[in-house]
Amino acid sequence: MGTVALLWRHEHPLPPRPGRRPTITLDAVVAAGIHEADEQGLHDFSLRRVAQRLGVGVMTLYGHVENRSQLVELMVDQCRLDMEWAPLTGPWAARLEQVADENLALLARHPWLAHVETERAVLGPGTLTKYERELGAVDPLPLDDVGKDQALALVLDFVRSSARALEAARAERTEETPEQWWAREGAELAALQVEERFPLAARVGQATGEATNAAADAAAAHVFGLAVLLDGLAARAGVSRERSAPA
Amino acid sequence: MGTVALLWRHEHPLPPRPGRRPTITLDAVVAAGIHEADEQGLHDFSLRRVAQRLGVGVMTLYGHVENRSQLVELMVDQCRLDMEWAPLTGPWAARLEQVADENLALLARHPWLAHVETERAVLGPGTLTKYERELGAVDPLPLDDVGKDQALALVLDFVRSSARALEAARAERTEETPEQWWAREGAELAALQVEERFPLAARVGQATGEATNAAADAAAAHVFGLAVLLDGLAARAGVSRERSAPA
DNA sequence: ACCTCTTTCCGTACGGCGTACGGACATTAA
DNA sequence: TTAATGTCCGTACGCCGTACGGAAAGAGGT
Repeated sequence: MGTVALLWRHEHPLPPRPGRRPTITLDAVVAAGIHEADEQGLHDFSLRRVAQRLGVGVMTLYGHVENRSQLVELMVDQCRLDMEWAPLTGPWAARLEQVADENLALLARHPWLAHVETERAVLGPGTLTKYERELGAVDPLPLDDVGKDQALALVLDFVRSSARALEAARAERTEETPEQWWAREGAELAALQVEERFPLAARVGQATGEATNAAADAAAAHVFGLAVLLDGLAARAGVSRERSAPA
Repeated sequence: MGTVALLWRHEHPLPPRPGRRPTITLDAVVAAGIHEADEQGLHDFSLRRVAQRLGVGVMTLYGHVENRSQLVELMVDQCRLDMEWAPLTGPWAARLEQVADENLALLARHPWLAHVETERAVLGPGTLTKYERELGAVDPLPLDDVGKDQALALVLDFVRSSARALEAARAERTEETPEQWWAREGAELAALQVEERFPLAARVGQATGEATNAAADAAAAHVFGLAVLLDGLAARAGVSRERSAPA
């Protein structure tokens, strides 16, 4: 079955057919895949593990899904379908902030989403619903349709980067502290007179490294970047950040 | 050998030692790796292929490099070391534009760089030189050191997203035209009355899809996004985009 | 010249991956 | 009961990264 047909499988539930009855549903495969990716990350995500989690053989999955990457696409759309939304309210900037927050929360819940490579659009119900909703945040801006799409993509790409930085900061704490890393590799670096040869880098690197909490830094960078983006959109669109959106 | 020692290997060339003479150098391994990744992409990049390109056995590589990911880190730093730089001139915004252009060119030459996952800083000579230079673009901004780092990271992350979009648009043309895709999957989508259920998405999606050239769209999005970022930085830093930088 | 020590090269092997093939099996329609 | 149909999944192939250990090659001492 084509990917589109599988994405929209709930639109046309197929009538019972002759032959052996399936022991697992595609929904169960997708759900197991999401759990597996949440726990193991996309790098260690494998069909064998998903099958094991479901208690079936690996090749059983191929009766429900064409291949690994199609399963990932289905997982992506499902995650978007499962988002919980409060209605967008307030001026456009507040709406865009809300959209950014929702996406950051989504990527915190499913960090692997920020690492999915298949940029080819996944035209499923979750993705379309999400896109429709988020266009509502940029719709008040006096931009043409292409510009609205670009403005939204700008914010979403930024959130993606933020999420990756936050995840990296989180992982850094669990697997190796900066002190351990420095004890291992830093001594050799110090012998290279970095301060003299790269004065700006040394100064700024020290400033960013001084804050004890890497995760807090990444969060601050997110707040800063989002403010810059909203200011920039306001300036470029020639509109105030506070102007409330039309109904 | 630790990664830092290998990154800075040209600082301390080691004296000749007894024993069999190496048939290949680490520089050759890194260069072969870069060529391989340029041609095959990071997904199909494998140590076996690199070894084949060099005419040696796979395990020979392990005499020069600890593992695959370390080789990728060395490749990343080498690419940054090989960048060609014209001096940064003009006001800060022009400098940042120049930095963005350089990075976009780098990622066009080596598309796999935009897909390297190891976000942990690669503290090699290429990375440090690049960081030092690029901080020179944001240095005139009235931000503290952490703010300068964040502003630079904001621009670089944006360029990374742009590069990925441009690469995807380029790949789309070589492997499958939108018409072919639509013929295969679009018919089913059309049957779902998307226009009525997702009016904004349908309208904007059609607008963005109408421009015949996907690559041109991605390029336009890059120009738009960079302008928004620079406007935003100017507004947030409370400074004009045209103010020239101090010497 | 020969032996020994050091270092590099790399064949073999292991466990894991995605997935093609085809037989075993369960279920329904005839 | 039989035939048809769809599902489950064991086996196998060719990839991958990489651990191990022996073969090969050069340098220094005798």
